[in-house]
Amino acid sequence: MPTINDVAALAGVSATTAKRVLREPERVAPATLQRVRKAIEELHYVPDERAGALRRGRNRSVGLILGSIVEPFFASLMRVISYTLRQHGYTVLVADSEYEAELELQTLKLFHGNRVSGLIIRPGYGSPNRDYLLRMRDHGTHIVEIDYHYPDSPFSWVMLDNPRCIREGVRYLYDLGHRRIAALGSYDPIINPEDRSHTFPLAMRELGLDVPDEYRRVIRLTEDDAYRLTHDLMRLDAPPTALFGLNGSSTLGAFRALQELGLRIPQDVSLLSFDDYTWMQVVRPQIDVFAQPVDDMGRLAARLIVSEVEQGGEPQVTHNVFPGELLKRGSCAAPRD
Amino acid sequence: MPTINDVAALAGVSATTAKRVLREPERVAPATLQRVRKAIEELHYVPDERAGALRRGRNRSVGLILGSIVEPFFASLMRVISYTLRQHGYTVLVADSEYEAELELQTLKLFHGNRVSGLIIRPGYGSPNRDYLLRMRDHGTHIVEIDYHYPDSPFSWVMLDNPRCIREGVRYLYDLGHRRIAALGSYDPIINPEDRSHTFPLAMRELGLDVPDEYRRVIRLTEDDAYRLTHDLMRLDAPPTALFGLNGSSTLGAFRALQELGLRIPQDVSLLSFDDYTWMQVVRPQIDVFAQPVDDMGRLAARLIVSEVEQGGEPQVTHNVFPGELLKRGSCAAPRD
DNA sequence: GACCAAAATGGCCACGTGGCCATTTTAACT
DNA sequence: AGTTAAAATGGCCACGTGGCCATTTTGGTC
Repeated sequence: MPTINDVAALAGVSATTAKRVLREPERVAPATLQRVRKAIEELHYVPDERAGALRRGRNRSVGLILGSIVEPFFASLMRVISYTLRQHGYTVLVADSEYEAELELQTLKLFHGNRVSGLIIRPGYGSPNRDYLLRMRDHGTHIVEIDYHYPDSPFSWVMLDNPRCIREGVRYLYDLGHRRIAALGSYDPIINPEDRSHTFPLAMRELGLDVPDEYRRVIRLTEDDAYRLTHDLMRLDAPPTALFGLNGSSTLGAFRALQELGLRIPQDVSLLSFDDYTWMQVVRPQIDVFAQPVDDMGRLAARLIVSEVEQGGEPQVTHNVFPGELLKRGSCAAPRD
Repeated sequence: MPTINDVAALAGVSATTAKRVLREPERVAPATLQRVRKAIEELHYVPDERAGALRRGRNRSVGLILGSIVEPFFASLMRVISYTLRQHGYTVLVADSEYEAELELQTLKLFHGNRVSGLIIRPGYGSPNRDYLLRMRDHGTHIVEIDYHYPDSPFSWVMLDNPRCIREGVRYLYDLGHRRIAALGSYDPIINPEDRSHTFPLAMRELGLDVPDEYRRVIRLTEDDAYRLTHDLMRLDAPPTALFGLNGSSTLGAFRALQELGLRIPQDVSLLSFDDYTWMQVVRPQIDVFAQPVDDMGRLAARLIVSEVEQGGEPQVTHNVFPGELLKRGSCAAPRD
């Protein structure tokens, strides 16, 4: 692999002059400039970013830790974050946490060892990992949380306005006449650490409604868990007349279960969801959802990291809330009885 | 950020001894071992991978360039590749090419500058990029192509047996009675560089069928392009009785177009596809597809890279073909007339 | 306590770059 | 030609690690 010294030797100049061609070409005589450029071209010289980062003390790379990349929400997020960072000359190291504390920690260590200068993460997997994040911050890593944030998080974060969406969704169903509403998943700080399931019972309470105990179950927000939960819910003596899926995957599970049970949407059950996934527009009826401005959220997270890293010093912590947009398409209607 | 020297100072030993605690602890006296380990713990020392890689001459990182991460096929691929590599201690740099030569080249340069020791790529975007890959290889980067490979590629690759799938698919439709079959996309070395559209007319020919000129159009295999093409095809005087989607996205576009046109599947048109995406199982009818063993393919690509990098020297070029599995679900039937 | 091998510890340099300061060359004057 | 400032070029070191070789300490033996 050629180095700047090889370039210098080939062009017959010192290494310093050769380097200068790359970073301050205006200080190099035109003839020399041309000679060095030719040598660079000939050897296909590309500066070693690692050595530069080592010397300069700052890496042009950012770590990105998401829940699971096969989840379209995270895929979209990664797409825009990765694109934005690349436009700023940053490399992106990506990994899934697979919603597991152990794997997340392993990845944090890997990224820390690579001295990423920034980290964008969907956190929530336990207090040791939180401590590790704090230490990384103490060592100078800039951190932005996305989609969720630890309670009393000291980091900047980018979030959907989940409480507001939940309240709006519950109100929407209430106004249609629903009283027996079930969210697909109950809050749990370890297994299901997110705001939506946390807000749901509160939002119900505010309308004078209780969530029956048999509707409450802690699940992971996956297709399979939601599928099973839906089966169980619809077999109750007093089944819900409306289901509120808390993310796109769990809604898919619920949809499959309802199909199997031969229940029609929205005549027999209403279905409301988060995340505007493609399949929700090709099934009949199309699914009502709270769409997230994913691209805006991702772009902001990426920009926060870039500006923090570039300016250096103590980061200014900002909390960024985005509104969800309720798209009504036909999967919610008045209950039968 | 603490270095090994800080650890050594705190433990009251030399840097060499401190380092030895990490890599050959059996050569360090028990008491010293404990003292140094305590210092490491106290300072939360994590070795700088960049400096190590610089010195060692080999990076424990691999680049991954895919078409678009929002495409579920690529998301699945990334998931398993990233997981496998991480288990081997490798960091993964990821980027989309967005199917654009320019963006791909930019990413190649970025990764080359980071001296990734391996590269897994979905290639096909022009000859300058191919040349760049060759130069990276000459500089010692191990390269594996996935999902597609340049004709006469000098690299190892991992592919679906596309020609066989296309022939099987055409035969399947033929045996149902279809004679007017259209593939959603015709081959073009730049815009649509892939094997499926290339094989389709050949497979038809082998059964004595011609693909009418008005069925042939070069599109990118995206939802929108396939949507428009489907609209146009179905408005022809002699419209196809069966559509063959060449990837999941284009089938989605076709499905939407058929919905809009009020054409029933499979009564009015049969629809056959590649890629087993979730939505294909929740729509009615479910879609017949060639499923790819994505996880196996990704895992193999990752392992090829790891073994090449670890053993060093001249890589042994291997060409790996995986079979597609035809899942019949109800979107293909005999044509009406 | 002198000797010796093995065990334990330490010193030093290179990897390729970026930043700083030093030196040489050039051009424009008198 | 001599002077001088600006322009152009060069030398050197540190970043944090890994690898190699050198030195010191330990413990056992006579």
